[in-house]
Amino acid sequence: MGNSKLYKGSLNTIILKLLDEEGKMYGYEITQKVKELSKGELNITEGALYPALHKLEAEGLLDVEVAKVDNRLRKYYKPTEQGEKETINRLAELEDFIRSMQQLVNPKWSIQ
Amino acid sequence: MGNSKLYKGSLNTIILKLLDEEGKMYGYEITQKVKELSKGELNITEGALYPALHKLEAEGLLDVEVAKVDNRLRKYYKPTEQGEKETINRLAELEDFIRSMQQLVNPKWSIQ
DNA sequence: TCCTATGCATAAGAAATTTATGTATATTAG
DNA sequence: CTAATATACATAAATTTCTTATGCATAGGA
Repeated sequence: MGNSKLYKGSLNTIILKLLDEEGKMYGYEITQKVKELSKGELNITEGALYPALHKLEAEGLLDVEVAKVDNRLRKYYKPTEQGEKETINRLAELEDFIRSMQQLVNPKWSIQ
Repeated sequence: MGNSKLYKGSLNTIILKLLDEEGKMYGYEITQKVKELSKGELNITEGALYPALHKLEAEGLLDVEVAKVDNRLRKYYKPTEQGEKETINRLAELEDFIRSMQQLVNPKWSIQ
C-alpha cells in the first residue's frame, strides 16, 4: 500500500520467482500470495499485475493456460524454458540490489 | 547501471539518509558515495539526482548552501529540521520494504 | 438484496527514471 | 600541447512503471 511505490521495477521479478516456485499460478492467486508472504506489507494492484503478466507472456517468458473453475475463468501462467533462465538472472540481480540497498540503508545488518 | 531502475522510489530516501549521516553533501559527492558504498552496484544518474535534490529542497526537507571550491561551484545540501524527521520515517518505511522483499525473494535469509 | 470476494481487463494520469544534451573548469595521459 | 577524463551543475524529452478509476461477470454470505 504505502510503500507499494517502492517496488517499481521489481514486480516482474517477483512474479517470475513465484511462478518458478509454484509451477503455475493465476493472477488473483499471485496477489494473495504476495500479500500473505509479506504479511500484508506488499499489495500488488490489478492495474500493475495484469499488464505485467501480458508483457512477460509477450516476451516469451510465460505460457498461459485457461481454465474454468467453479464457473469462473482463471488464467494460469507458468514459466517457459526461456522464462526459467531469465528468472535465475533477474533473481540474482534483485538479490544483489537488495544487498546493496541494505549496505546503504543499514550497514549493521548482515545476511546469514 | 543494470539494476539502477530498481531503486525507483527509494532514491529520495537514500539521499536523505546520506545527508543525515554526513551532515552535508553536494550532488556529485552523493553519486560517488553511493557508488562506493554499493561497490559499484548502484549508480545514480545526474538526470535523476539533481531534480530529486531540487524537489526535496522545494518540499522544505533540505537547505542549500553554495560554495566555490577550486574555482568550481558546489551546492551543499543538508537536512532541515523537518527533513530530519522525515528521514526517520522514510528510512523506517524503506527498511520494512527491504525486509518484505527479502521475505519474498529469499526466505532463507535472516537479518541480524 | 446488497456487499464482499473472486477473477479478468484496460485506459488515463502520475511519478520516477533514463537518455541526451548543454555549460564550465581542472587534471592527467599521450 | 592537446585530447580525454574528472569534476560540477542543469534541464528537456522520452520511457517505464505504477496508481487510480473503471468495466464486466460469477459466487457467497449477511
